Amino acid sequence: MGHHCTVDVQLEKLGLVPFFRQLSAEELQKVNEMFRAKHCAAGDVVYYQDEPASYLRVLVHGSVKLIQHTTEGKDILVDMLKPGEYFGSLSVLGDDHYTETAVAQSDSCILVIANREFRDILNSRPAVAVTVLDITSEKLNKAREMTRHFTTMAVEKRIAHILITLCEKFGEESKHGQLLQVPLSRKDIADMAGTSTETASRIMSRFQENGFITSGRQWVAIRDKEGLTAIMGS
Amino acid sequence: MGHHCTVDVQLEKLGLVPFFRQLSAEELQKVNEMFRAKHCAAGDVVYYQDEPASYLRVLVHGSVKLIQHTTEGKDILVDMLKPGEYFGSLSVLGDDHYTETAVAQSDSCILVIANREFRDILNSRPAVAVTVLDITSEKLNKAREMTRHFTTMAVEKRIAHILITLCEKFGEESKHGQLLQVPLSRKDIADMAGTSTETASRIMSRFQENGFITSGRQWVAIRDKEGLTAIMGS
DNA sequence: GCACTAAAATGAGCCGGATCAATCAAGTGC
DNA sequence: GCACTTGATTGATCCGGCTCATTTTAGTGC
Repeated sequence: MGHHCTVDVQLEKLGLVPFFRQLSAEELQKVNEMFRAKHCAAGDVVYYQDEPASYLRVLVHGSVKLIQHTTEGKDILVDMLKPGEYFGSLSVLGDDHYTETAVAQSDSCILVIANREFRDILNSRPAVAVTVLDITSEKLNKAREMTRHFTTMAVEKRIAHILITLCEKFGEESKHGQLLQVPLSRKDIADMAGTSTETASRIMSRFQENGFITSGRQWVAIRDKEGLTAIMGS
Repeated sequence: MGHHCTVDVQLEKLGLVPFFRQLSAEELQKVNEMFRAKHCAAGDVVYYQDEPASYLRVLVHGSVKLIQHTTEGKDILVDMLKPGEYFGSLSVLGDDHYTETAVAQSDSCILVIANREFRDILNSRPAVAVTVLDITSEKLNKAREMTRHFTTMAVEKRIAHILITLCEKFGEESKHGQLLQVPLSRKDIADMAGTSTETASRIMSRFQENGFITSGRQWVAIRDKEGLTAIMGS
């Protein structure tokens, strides 16, 4: 089945979405009515890569990962989303297809809107459009940074970097240190770093020996962020 | 020094920029007055990575490459621009810095606007904002595709892909085949593919032997695009 | 608590591509 | 036309990380 959240919670969460935060209560209400809520269980596929793309989505609860499949059979984990982030398709052009597969990583609640309707929102509310643009250019910068890291840094450094980034986004204090609030396997890490599961595993073991992290099946906690940062510059 | 173009040419070119194409003649005139023209000679640096970023630019004539420098001393060629494309900073936040260095690859004419002013344009003209958003999400998709290629494909395939992409963007018919209308060294190719100059050179030689390309100092022409496409799926 | 399943760890061998080093060739300035 | 500079080529060596194969371990269902 999956997670369920009430209409009230939806409205509240929608108000927290960066590009809707600036809207007045009544405007938010109007926008909210244009969305349709969908609940997903962990592991559910929200949409598949190459499928015709005509919906934009906003994650309200849970976590979603974006994966690109390659002809070689390798997967790339492009992004991991937390509540408040948008995904899916922005474009209104007919022949647009999803460039990645979206999978719910844990039970999630997702708001869906036809991108034609979303366009209407953007066209009538410039401030929203500009904010969406900001977020998108930010993501563009991140994506380019990622390319840079892939091509210049050794796998160990890439993984250190990934852990730090995840820690900033998903970390929450626990007895083990900053526990990442998201299921995270060795394969996930490998797909993010563009390496093999084995290599990811080896490096994670090394990090654990050095006391940088504590980790188990599908979970990771960062103990010593400075240690990881140090790895990156050496 | 560098290239010079008249105010009339500027206005005309500005009208060709995708996100201004929809403006009326008088609006375009108004927008044009907000820009300041700058001329660059081949090799000139337009701005440096990490410099505080407060200007948005539109390339009117020539070509510009965007390069990210890394701590390891390696460079990544992130994008190559042709007239009509924007670059620089979109953000209005104070602590924003350029994420890459922009270098004129040939004599160029560039229109410059303070991004605060550009924001005003966006805020008052939603259609422009939405178009800029479209272009930016397109670039985001491209950037992610690039990441995918870097991590999954062997160097040979990456270079084949890069040549095909460049051919579509810069190729013009000539006696040698599709001649790329942009200076392009082995190092440029290597920086785009995330490999060493030596490896890039070796692969380019192989392509030349196979009759896929013809190439000399700083120039490349594609003879057999299908051949290159075939390389990619094998 | 025990069996079962899927994730994680570990080992050994191999190869693509980086690096270092030297040579070659195409323009450029005089 | 000749020396010079800089891009391009080619060769030899070495190593990080991939692959294949095996073992270990943490959770799950009963």
